[in-house]
Amino acid sequence: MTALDVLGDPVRRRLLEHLALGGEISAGGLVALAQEEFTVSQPAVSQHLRVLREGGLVSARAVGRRRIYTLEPGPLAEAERWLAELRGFWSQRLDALETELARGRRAARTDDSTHEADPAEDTTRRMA
Amino acid sequence: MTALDVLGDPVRRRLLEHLALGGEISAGGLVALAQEEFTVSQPAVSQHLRVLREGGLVSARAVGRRRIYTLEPGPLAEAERWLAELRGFWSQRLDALETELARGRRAARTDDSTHEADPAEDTTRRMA
DNA sequence: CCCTTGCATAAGCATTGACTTATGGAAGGC
DNA sequence: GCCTTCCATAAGTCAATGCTTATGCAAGGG
Repeated sequence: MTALDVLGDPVRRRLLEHLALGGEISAGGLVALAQEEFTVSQPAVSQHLRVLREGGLVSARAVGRRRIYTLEPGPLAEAERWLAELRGFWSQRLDALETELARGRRAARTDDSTHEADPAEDTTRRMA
Repeated sequence: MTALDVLGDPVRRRLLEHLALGGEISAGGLVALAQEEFTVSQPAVSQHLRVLREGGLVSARAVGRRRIYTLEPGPLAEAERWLAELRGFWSQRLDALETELARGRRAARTDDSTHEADPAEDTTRRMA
C-alpha cells in the first residue's frame, strides 16, 4: 500500500487531479499549475513528481526536452480496493449487529449486562 | 481530503483494518494487536488513535474504564470517492484518446506533427 | 556554435511527525 | 480506602520530509 503513503501530501494530490483531468501534462505545465495554488518552486514540484514516479502513480516519457507525465491507474486502483474492502467488512459487521439486535437478543443469559466485542479481551502485552 | 493524510501511516492503516474486521475494539485491545506486528509502546498507539479520532476515521466511547473504538465509514468513503473520481476522469480521457485514434485522426492538417495535449502550453511562471 | 529553455539533482536547512519515558487521573477490585 | 488497571497527555529526542538556492546537463533556436 505504498500509494497511500504517497497520497499523503496535498500538492501531490493536486498534481494527480490535474493529470486525471488534463491527460498528459509536461513537467513545466505541472509546475505552472501547482504554482497557481501553492507557493512552491520548480525543484519542489520536480521532487514531488519524483515521489509520484517512484510510487508508480505516474510515468514520464521524454519528448524533445520535455518530460510528459501520465497518470498510472494501477496503484490508485489498489488503494481504492483497500478502502472498499475496509468498508465492506465494516458494513458486513454492521449487518451482523443489526440482525443480532433484530433477533431480540435471546442470549444475555449471563445476568451481567451487554459486553463489548471480545477480541479485546487480553490486554496484557504479549511480548513477541 | 484529510482522510488521505491520516492514512499515510502503516500503523494507523493496520489499526483501521483490525477495527474493520473485529468491529469494536478497546484501546488496550488495539495496543495489543499493534504490538503483535510493530514494536510500539502504548502511548504511541494512543497517539495514533488520537490522530484517527481527529480525522474522524474512528470514534471512541467510554465503557467503564475502557475506551471502545469504532470505525467511522464517512471519511473512508470520501477518500474512496476521490480515488474513484480520479480513475473515472482518467479512463474517460483514455476512451477519448482511443476514439480519436480510431477516427484515423483526420486532423493534423497543420504540416507540423503530432503535438501533445495543450494544457502544458504556457510554462512561464504566471506569478499570482 | 553559443545561448536559452526545460527539467532534474545536490546540498543545506527547517519543520513535521513518530517515537520514547514519565506521569496523572479515572474507574474497579479487594 | 487502597492498589491496580486502563488510557490519555506532557515533554523531549530523533529521523523523515518538504522546502529552499545553486547547479548541471540535454535539447533547440538564432
